[in-house]
Amino acid sequence: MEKVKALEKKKLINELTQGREFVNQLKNQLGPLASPQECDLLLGKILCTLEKSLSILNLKALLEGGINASSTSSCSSISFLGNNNNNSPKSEVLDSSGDQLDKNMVSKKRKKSQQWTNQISISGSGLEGPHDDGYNWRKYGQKDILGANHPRAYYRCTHKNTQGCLAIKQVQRSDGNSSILEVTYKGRHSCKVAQSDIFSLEKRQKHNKKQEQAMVIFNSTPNHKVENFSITTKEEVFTPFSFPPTPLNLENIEETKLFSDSMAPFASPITSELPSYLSMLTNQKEEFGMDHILHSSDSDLTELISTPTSISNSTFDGDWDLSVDFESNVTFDIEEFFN
DNA sequence: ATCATTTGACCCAC
DNA sequence: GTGGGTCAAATGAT
Repeated sequence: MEKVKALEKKKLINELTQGREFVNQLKNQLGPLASPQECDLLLGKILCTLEKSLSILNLKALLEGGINASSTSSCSSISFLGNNNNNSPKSEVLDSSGDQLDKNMVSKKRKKSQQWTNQISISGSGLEGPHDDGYNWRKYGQKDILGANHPRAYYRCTHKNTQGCLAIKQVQRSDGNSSILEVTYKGRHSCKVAQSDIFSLEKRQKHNKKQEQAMVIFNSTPNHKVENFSITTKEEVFTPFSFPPTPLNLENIEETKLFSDSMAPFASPITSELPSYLSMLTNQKEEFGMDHILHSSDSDLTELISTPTSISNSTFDGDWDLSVDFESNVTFDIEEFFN
């Protein structure tokens, strides 16, 4: 266990050091001759290192504190949650009755349901084909979209027929940057396979020669005010979160299982690596009336809330303490955290 | 044989 | 009427 701690600590310091380096590079880049692409790349790297650091901290807190993550460090990452860019007033939040209604409605036009969009930056050879987000998708359509340079592909969960999973996603290459995929998820996975798939992704990726370098970047709207993180700007928050291609590095298989078991009921396709954790936290926000944690619109957040079964099926005992409201200058004692 | 993808047609919200 | 979303037959891949 001591080796694990030391390893985590080393990784954390390494990530933070890298982040600092990237910030410095970005600082040098900024100016009249700044290259948007270069800045974008650096921003992605910075967010990636920050996320990695947070994932290490979050994981540790979960493992040591159980599901009752009272550690302030893990709470700080909650601020990233709910960055659902779909704040359209037309969007609807489905409750159980809404789902029933959806089933009864015979329409080729899908009822507007909860949705959220990720921007996935893909470098290297991973441009072709849909990115692997841990779920099994089946393509069922493709359309040329007016004004868009690239067609939009429509996917639905492979388990739609077998398990009635209604999750779908749309993938479209960004007009501005063709290396960015805009992935819009609609509906939630109700299939059991999906949850285990999330955590087997790491294994699959290890065997995948063409492992894609994907960063899932949460969109944020001007309405989203993410106050609880030090890099938050006063202005609109641009892509406040990203996920690295490297999954959580759990050296201990038991810890992996613990994490997986704890998180699985909350699985959500937001990202390939930490989706369940994020979704879980978001769940708790709604379930336990913690709207004050985030300063974003309800429509954005509630659309991320997973099904009622997420709670009922989980082993989670509901004893969360996420009510800590952080200021931007949160201090964190790494030494203490790892001791 | 089975499953996934492609693609034109259809449906419906706007 | 237009454009986006879905269906389903045809086709391809395994």
